Amino acid sequence: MVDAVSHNVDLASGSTWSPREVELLEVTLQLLQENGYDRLTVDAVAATARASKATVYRRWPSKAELVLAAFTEGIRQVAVPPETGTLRGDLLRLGELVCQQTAQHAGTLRAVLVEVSRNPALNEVMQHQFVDQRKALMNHILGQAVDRGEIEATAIDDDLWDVLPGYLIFRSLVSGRAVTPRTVANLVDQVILPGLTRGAR
Amino acid sequence: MVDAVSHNVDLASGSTWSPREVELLEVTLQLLQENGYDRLTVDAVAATARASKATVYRRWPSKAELVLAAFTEGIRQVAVPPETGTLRGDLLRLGELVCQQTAQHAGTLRAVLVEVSRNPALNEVMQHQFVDQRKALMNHILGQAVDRGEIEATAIDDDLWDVLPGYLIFRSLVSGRAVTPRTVANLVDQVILPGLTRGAR
Amino acid sequence: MVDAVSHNVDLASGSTWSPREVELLEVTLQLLQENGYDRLTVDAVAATARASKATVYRRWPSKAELVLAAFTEGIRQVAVPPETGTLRGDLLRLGELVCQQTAQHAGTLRAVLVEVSRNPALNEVMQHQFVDQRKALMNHILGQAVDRGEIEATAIDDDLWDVLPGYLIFRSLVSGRAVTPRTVANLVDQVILPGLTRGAR
Amino acid sequence: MVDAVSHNVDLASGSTWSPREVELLEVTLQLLQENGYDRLTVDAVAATARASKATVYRRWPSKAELVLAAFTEGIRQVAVPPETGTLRGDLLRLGELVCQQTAQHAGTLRAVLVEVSRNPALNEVMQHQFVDQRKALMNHILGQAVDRGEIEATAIDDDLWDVLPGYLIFRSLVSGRAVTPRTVANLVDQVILPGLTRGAR
DNA sequence: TCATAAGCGAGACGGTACGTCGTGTCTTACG
DNA sequence: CGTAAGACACGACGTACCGTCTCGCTTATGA
Repeated sequence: MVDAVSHNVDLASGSTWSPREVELLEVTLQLLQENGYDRLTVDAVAATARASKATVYRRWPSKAELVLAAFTEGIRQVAVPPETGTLRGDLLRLGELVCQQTAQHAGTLRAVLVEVSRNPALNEVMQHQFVDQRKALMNHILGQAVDRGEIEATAIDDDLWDVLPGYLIFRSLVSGRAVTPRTVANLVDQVILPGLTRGAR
Repeated sequence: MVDAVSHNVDLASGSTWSPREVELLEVTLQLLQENGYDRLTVDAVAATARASKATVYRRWPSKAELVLAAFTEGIRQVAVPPETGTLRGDLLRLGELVCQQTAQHAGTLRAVLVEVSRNPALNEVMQHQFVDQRKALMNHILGQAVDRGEIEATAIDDDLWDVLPGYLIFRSLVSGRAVTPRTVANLVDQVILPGLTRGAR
Repeated sequence: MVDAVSHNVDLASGSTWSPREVELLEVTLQLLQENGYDRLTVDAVAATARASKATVYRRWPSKAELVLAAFTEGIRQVAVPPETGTLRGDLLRLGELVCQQTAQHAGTLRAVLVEVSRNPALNEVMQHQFVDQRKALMNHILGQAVDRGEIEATAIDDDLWDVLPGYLIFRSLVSGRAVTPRTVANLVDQVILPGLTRGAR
Repeated sequence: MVDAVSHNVDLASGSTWSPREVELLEVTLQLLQENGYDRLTVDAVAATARASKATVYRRWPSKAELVLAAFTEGIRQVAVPPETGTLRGDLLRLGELVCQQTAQHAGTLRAVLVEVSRNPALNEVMQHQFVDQRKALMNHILGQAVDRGEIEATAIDDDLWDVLPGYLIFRSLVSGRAVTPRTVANLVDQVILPGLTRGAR
């Protein structure tokens, strides 16, 4: 059973960038969203930040890693648990959050994916930044639902916890079909909640 | 005079590649899977195929379109409906099929994903090759389940029909977590089937 | 005894640069004389010649070799034997020629010297372009003087043939003392000619 | 308070280097001879001397001046007159000395030559260290020869006094042809002495 | 039978981004 | 205060790739 209370989400920390580094990452993210991955040039990043290319390459050994760092930094929004009071409300809120983040960074994410599959270190970071954080969040939500008696603790599957965000990411990233709030609502009501409450049938 | 013989017309997809073109696409696909999109070079394709770059660019106006063509050529496959006799069996079979295909083309898929967001034509092809085909398959499976009385026709959602393949693809492609047969079974039993039969509760 | 007649000086040939290469070398030489060796950039050469850097580096593997090539190309003035009719006149003319060439390219020569001492291949070229040509010229001059009976054939030393140009080059290149026509005249009259005619004493 | 002891005043040249500075110059000279001018890096000098780059740049405002200082420090040497008793003996001894010195510092000399043309101060030092010293020596030798009646005083030319060392330096530094004792002997016997005694003909 | 063309290999080319490295300036922390 | 350590801006170097182009060589038809 998941301990929903003592779990320390601690999403805000995890990386320690110096002010200069944060500045570089912000510039990178900015240019990334304006131009896309391969029209972004490291020279442009350096020039915009009034930095030297050496300064950039001292921290991140390649353009791909720079972009990944900028991306994970940009994505790390303070993932405060929704706390709407109901499981359904929490899930809807979570779904909207995922959609918003994914839509915003879809191009970047796709670009980064290629590198991630090649570089185990990047994969590591990616997993930590993306997966683990979201899992903690989900556990928190489900744990509260268990506490409130909305679902049974046995309904929580350690393998399939990410169907909600995963499918939404698939929709934005792989399938070209846009996700609407209606889509999220249907997903929660027709798929996720039935799956979680199937034991109550 | 048109030579009706020397053109290998593939009626299933409508594409018409000459033997030389197929050869180039095969080389491209090979190198694509080995190196990924951006470590694949057109020079390497030409050199490996003992062709001139002009020969490549005469057919496909850019590296992206070359890769797209190679990819769509590579993943073209007939989707035979499972026909196991039960909805659960069909879904399990479908899930395994998706996993197998995705695993096989994971590198290529990731590589192509980058281009999908940039190239509307590629997106079009992607939808046709991957999505529509699968949707027809899914509709067939669900239609039979309705006929057998396993689920109600209203349970079929035109928007969320791809949760099963979509989540599995997410797992292989985006998340780094491998998919096991157990995962597929759990997904079908704990998420998909409860969603489809929720009205029968 | 040196054969002054059958010796084929052939100074105009010896290198076969394509028109494009000649163009690049001319631009290089131009910028070289304007800016000096290390304020010359390969980027500037390429840009000025409306060429790609790759085009430059395809022919010459480094900036140093490019500059050397440009230099030797620039220096290869049609070294037509003076033919003034007297040994003294020929030597004076030769001295003036050496002074003029050396003064014009002093900076470049010094820059190239550093590379030459490191790269045996460059040294080879340098020897051929500079030394061998001048030696042929000198042999031609001395051979005619022998034919005219001005000096004896035994006065020609195969090791010390380059005292005249060598000392003049030293003056321009190493010592900072400028060479005047008076210097050349004195050198010929007080050093070179006495050395060549010492046997007639 | 001025520390009059810790300054190692070299009265012969007027330079005043502290022990730490001498250490830096020695390292510089060492690396200069090993690598040549432009493969020598200030970073390497600092690192080898376990010093900071700031420490280097505090004393010498540029790499060129550092190298100049190291060079002049390295070649400073007392020029003892040969005193063999005959002009020919003195000249041979002088020639051998020049060859030995030049060979020893060939790399450094070539490296420094590049800077000489750019830096008037360096040129100044070069003249003083190399030329003037040698000129005094030559004057001494020739003066003694005049005293002994070997040559006439009018044979001494104020412009061409350095043909002997100049040509030898040319041979070592510019031309790639090595200088042998035989070369020196021939030079003295066939060129220098005939030039000096030409009036006696 | 020969010529005119069309496809092809080979690969040079302009352009442009990458990642590296060196200079000379500067800051920080130590002794 | 001088120093070691090293980050920093600037900018050149040399490499690699894309997409275009020209050059000959082969082949395949049309007079």
